[in-house]
Formats: sequence, structure tokens, C-alpha cells
Amino acid sequence: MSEAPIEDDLPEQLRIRREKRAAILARGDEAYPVAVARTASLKDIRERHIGLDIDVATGISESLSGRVIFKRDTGKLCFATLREGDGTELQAMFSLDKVGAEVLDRWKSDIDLGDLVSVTGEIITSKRGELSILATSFTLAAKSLRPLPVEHKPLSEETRVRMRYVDLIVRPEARYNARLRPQVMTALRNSFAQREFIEVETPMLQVMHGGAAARPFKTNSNAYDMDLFLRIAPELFLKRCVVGGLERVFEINRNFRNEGADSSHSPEFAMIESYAAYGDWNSIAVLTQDLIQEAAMAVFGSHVVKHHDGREINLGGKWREANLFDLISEGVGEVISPQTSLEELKKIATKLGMKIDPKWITGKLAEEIFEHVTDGQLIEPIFVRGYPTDTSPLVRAHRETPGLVEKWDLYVEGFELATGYSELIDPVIQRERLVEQATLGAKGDLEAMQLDEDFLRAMEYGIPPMGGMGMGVDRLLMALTGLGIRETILFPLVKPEEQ
RNA sequence: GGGCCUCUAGCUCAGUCGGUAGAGCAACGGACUUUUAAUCCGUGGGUCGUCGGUUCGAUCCCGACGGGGCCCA
Repeated sequence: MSEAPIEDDLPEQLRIRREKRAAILARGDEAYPVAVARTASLKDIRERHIGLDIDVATGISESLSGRVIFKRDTGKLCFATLREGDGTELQAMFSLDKVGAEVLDRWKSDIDLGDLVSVTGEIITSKRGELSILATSFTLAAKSLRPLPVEHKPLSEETRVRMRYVDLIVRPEARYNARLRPQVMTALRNSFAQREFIEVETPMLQVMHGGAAARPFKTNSNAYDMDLFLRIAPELFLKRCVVGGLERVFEINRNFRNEGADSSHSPEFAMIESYAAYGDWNSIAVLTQDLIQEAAMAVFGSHVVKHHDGREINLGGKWREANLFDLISEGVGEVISPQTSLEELKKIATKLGMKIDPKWITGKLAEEIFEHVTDGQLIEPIFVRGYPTDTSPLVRAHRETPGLVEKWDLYVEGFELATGYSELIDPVIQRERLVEQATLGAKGDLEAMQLDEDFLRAMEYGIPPMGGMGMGVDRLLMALTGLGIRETILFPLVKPEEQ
């Protein structure tokens, strides 16, 4: 119950609000009551009173709450706009002859922009036709101690991300995006459910990291006194599920990769992974296309999605397919195959002006050349098929072309949205591939997988032929909306402001 | 990791060829019973990211560090 003194070195606007709070408490009122009157949401009221004429008194009394986002205090008739969480707004009016001088003065002096209030009164329309609540009384629901930013100038991008709570109060797109993401998640889960896939949750804290080529975050368990990794992918656990007979599984959850952060990469990101027994890279491609198209249909009612900048992207129809090495050959203007040697590839890359990392193996270099020559060009959805064996240790060999595995990458909007495979199911070959990985790791490749003996043991019990896929949820949102990754994530990682 | 740009009032931004700063909105005091970013009169508000250097004098020039952004790898 102690009343802390108000610091006098605070900025003016913060100080004044703290003083108002103190004054409210000092006279025996509450600044943060446990409950306030509320008979309906602002949205309810708007829906119930559509099409009212100008200057109508309905005779209906309600108690409504919201955040004060506009306030115009005139002499005897005051206007305010209340806003609730989804952005629905309603005008509140305070008239001297309805509330009396004392309440009107209290409204003018106690209440600031940003305060949460409950207003009781009659639902009316103003002389200008604005649906309003004409107050008979009001109570403060929560005093805001900080001024809201200007509504009419956009917040700087940094402030949006750092103070998403303010962004959500102030910016309609932020509210929309925050609600769009769970709608997409629900659509994805519905699509999986319709196809009898089971959702599972597998460990995020892992003893070994694997399932993808990426640098992991390390952490430590006090109880077990051992180092752990935050997972880079759920793959190896989902495959264990399939061994055990969960034949169609998916997981939607966070992965962590200790790598660069930019407009399309976040250190923690949500990912869908799914495995289907008795499927292959073709069936899983169909599933992936269905998931994305059904999500677009569920949230936009169309396969043609409109980006926030007004650009339209057509995600409908059957998507284009092309062979990776055909695209590379096309891009460099000579025939490149999985058998093209590292030396030849290096010559080509040098000619293209690429900087070559000497650690790159043949397949990696081929993929780098591919990314270089197609950079930003793969806008319409396209499945790029047939990847080099040496970069895909968990994928089975291509049934026709030597040196390749049955892997595709789905590109949309110039970035990689999803990847799918005919999974490797031969435990002996799997062991060889993982031993190779472990060797690379021992040589200093920080992205190489570790030799997961338990995973190999699981595979040795026999795993059915299957297709598998992974898709970045944040990137799916990017493809659907055209937003940057930091706009699709409510609270992306940011460095602290002060030291 | 490298290069470039940026950090000024609560918010969004100007500005100072080096002489300690302005606008709009927001805030404070006053007027107004139909406002829609109301209007009118008046007022206050700043360690100009941090630490050093150059200088009679630094928010401005130089350096380091920190935050953010863009491009490259």
C-alpha cells in the first residue's frame, strides 16, 4: 500500500499521468479497479445498431469499455473515441446536462489518451450520424502512465518491433497481421486433420542436433549436468514416430538456428514438418500445394492473394516443376550435370563473379550457383527438383538419375518456402551418410549433423517408404501477405535498448 | 564478417557552413453543447545515443563503443 514518491526527473508527460493516478487514489477512487461495468463489446453495439438514422436516441442503456484514442474536450459537450482490441471504435459523448458539472470536470481532468475506461449511458446517434454512447457515468478501468504515439504518423520500424503492444494499439495492419497468423495455422491444421495426419510434439531440447544443416544454439541442463542443443529441426524424432506406426504425422513448432538474422531469417522460426508413410516426393509435393492453397482459400477466399503493397500473387493451379540442373544449365548457358566436376563448377562460379568458399563441396557449389543465377527470379510457385546427393544426407537416391536425390525445393516470391523428399529408409546407407556428416563435423563443419545412434537404431527396426516435407510458417505468411519476416512474428528477437 | 546510412521533445521528423535547438501531433492553462487529426488564445517540455579527442567553444568535425536500417558475403 505504500505510495512511492513521483520521480521529478521523469519526462513531463509521464510525470503528469503519475500525478493524476496519485490524485485519483488520494481522493479514494480507484485507478485500477478489479472490475468495471461492461454489458457488451463495441463490436456487439456496432452490429446491433447498423443503419440508424441521424440524431436518434434508442432508449437502450449499455456499459461499454475501451481505450480512449481520441479526446475532444469542449465546454459543455465532450467527445471521445473508444477502441477495443480488434480495432472496433465507438464514440462516447459527455454532455453537461446528462452527467453534471462534477462528472464532466472529472472526465476532462482525470482521463488521458490511452486510458482504459468504462462508460455507461444510452446508445444514440449524434447530429452528424455517428453511433455513440451518451454517458450518464463513467469509471476508469486502467490509468495509462504513458502517452500513446501519434496515430497519423507511422511508428518507426524499430519501435513497432520493440513495442509491439503499442503497435497493436495504434496500427490496423499490426492487428490484422496478428490475427491472420493464427487463422493460417488453423487452416493448416484443418487440412492435415482432413487427411488423417496426427499432430505430435517432439523435443526442442535435444541431446544431439540433426535433421538439417545448420548451426545450433547450445544450452545446459543443471539437473542432468550436460550440454543440450535447441533443435534445428524435428525430423529425426518425427521419423521415429513413423517407425512406431504414427504413419502420417506433422508438427508445427519452433526451430532455432544460430545463424544470421535479416529480412527473411529469424533465429527462431516456426516450421511445419510432415511425414507420410507410403508416399514419396511426388505425393508430398501435392500435399504441400494443397496445404498452401487451402490456407489461402481459408483466409482470403481465393488462391490469388493480394499483398499489402497491392501486388497480386497467383497461388492457384498446378505449380510448375523444373529440374535443378536444367535451371542451372539454363542460367549459366552451358550444360551442367550432377557429374560436372568441382573444378569446372569453380571455373563457372568465378566467371559469374561469385565468391567461393573453399569448404564448399561439389553439390554445395552447384546449389550456390543455382541460387546465384536464379536470385529473385522464381516468383510464381515452382518445385525445383533433383538435388545433389552430398548435401542431402537424409534423402534417398533418385530412382533414375545418378548423383541426385529425390528432393525438391518450393520457391515462391524468390525465396525457398518448403522442401520435400522421398525419405531415405535404408538404415545401412543412412549410417554411412551420417558417418560422413560426423567426419565433416570433426573437420570443422559447424553445420554438419551428429551421429545419432538412437535414430539409426530406430531405423534399423524398419521404417516404411515415405515422403517428407518441411515448410517455414513465417515464410508462408510472407508469401501470403508480402510482409517481411519481422512483421509476421509478433515479437521477433531484438537486442536490448540499454546496456 | 565487410561497406554505406542513421540515432535530436512522449511520437514522427526538421535544423545548426562549430556559438547549447525547431515543427506537427501529444502535454499544461483558458474559451467553446455536435466534434471526426476540431478550432482559437496562451505556456512549458531536450545530457541532440554513450564515452573520448580537436577547439576559446562540439548536438554539428574526428575516433571508439552501443542500438537500428540498407547493400554485400
